[in-house]
Amino acid sequence: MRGLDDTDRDILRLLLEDARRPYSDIADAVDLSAPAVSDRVERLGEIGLIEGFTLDLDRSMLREGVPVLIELRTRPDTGAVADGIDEAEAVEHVFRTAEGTVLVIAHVDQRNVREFLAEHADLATIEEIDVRLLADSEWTPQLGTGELAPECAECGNTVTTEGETATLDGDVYHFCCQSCQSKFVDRYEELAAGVED
Amino acid sequence: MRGLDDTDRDILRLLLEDARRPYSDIADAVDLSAPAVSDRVERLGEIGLIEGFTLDLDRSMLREGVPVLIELRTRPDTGAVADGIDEAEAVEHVFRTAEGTVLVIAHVDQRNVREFLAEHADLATIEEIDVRLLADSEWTPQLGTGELAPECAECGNTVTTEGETATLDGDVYHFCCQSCQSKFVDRYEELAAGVED
DNA sequence: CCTGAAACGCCTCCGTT
DNA sequence: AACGGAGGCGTTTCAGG
Repeated sequence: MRGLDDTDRDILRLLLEDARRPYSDIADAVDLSAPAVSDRVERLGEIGLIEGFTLDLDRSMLREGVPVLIELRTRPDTGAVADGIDEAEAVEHVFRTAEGTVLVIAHVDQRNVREFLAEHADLATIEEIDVRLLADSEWTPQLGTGELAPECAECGNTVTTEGETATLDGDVYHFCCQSCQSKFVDRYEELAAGVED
Repeated sequence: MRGLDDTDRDILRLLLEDARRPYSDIADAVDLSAPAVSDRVERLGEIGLIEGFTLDLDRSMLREGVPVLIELRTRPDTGAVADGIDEAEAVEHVFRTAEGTVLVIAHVDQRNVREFLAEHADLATIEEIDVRLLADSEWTPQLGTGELAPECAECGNTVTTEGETATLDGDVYHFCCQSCQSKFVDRYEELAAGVED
C-alpha cells in the first residue's frame, strides 16, 4: 500500500472537475502516460478512495417536493435510524453527529414528514423532531492536501505507507502489518469453512 | 424547451451510478442510438440540470481535519455569509434554511472554528455559533420522479413544456413565453449597447 | 429528434525497461 | 511503476428520414 502522492492528488482534482475527461488529457497534465493514469485511477478505486463516478446535478431544477432539513434526536440507537432513513428515496444526505443527533437532507412534502419518518424508522426511538425548510444548498467537491488514511481491518490503527492488502471474496481489506493481515485472513477462512459444514 | 421524459430520467440514473459509462451502453439500455444519448446529455447540460461529471470520494479516508457541523444564526444577511464560507477550502456543503440559519459541513480543527469563520465571514453578522462533531455521513445521489422546473428569466414563473430559450453571450436563458423572451432580450441588448458607448 | 455508417480518438492489454 | 505500440471500442460527425 502506498500513500497519496502529488500526482494522485492532481489526477483526483482533474477528475473532480470533470470525471469524463480523457485519461490521455490527464496524462499530459500530470506528465505521465495514459496507461499509467488508468492504473492509478484503478488503484484509487480499489483502496476505496474513489467510490465511483457520478453527476453533479442542479437539484433545484427537479421539483420532487420541498427540500427540507430534518433534525432528529434519538435514543442511543442512532446508527440503525440513520441507516433506515438512508434507504428511503428522496433522501440525499444523512449526517450523524458524535452526540447522537441525526440530520437528514431530503425532498419531501413538509406536512408529511412524520408519515415519511414512520415508514423508514421506528418512531419510538425518536425523541424529538425538528423540520426546517431549506432555501439553498451548495456542494463543493474539492480536495484538501489530505493524506491517505485507511484503517487496519484487524486492529483499527491507521495504515501507513507500508501496510498490507488482502482481497477476500472480491472485497479489499487493508492492514497495518503482516501479522494483522494473517490473523484476519485466518479468521475469515475459518469462518468460511464453518459455513460450508 | 422540453420537459424531462422517462428516457432522460433513465439516462440520468445510469450516469449517476457511473458517469463514465459508455454512451453506447446507455443507448442499449434505453433503446436509443449512441448519438441520441450524446445529444440528450448535452441538452441536459445546456439547460443546467447536469452541472458536471465528478467523483464520489470517500472523504473519511482523507484526513484533512475533523469533520464538523457548524450551525450559524446570522442577522438577515444569510446569503453573503453562506457564499463567503462556501469559498473556503475544506468546506463541503453549505445549507441555508428558510428562516436564516446556515449549516456548514466542513473539515476543520474543531478548536479553530472561530478563527476559521473569521477568515471567511464577518463575525459581526453572526449571532450564534454551534459546532458539533460528525460521526458519520452518507450521500445518496438519486433522482426522484421529478419534472424539470426551470424558472422564467424574465418573470420568474415556472417554465412549462412549451417555453422559449435564448442564448446570449454563451449563456442559456429560459422563458415561459415569447413576450418574456423578447422583453428580456431587448433589455439585454440595450444594456450591451450602453456598455459600448 | 432520431438512425446508421464511417472516421477519429480513447482506453487497455502486453511486452519491455 | 511507467512507457510505447497495437488492437478493439467508444464517441462524434454527417447525411438522410
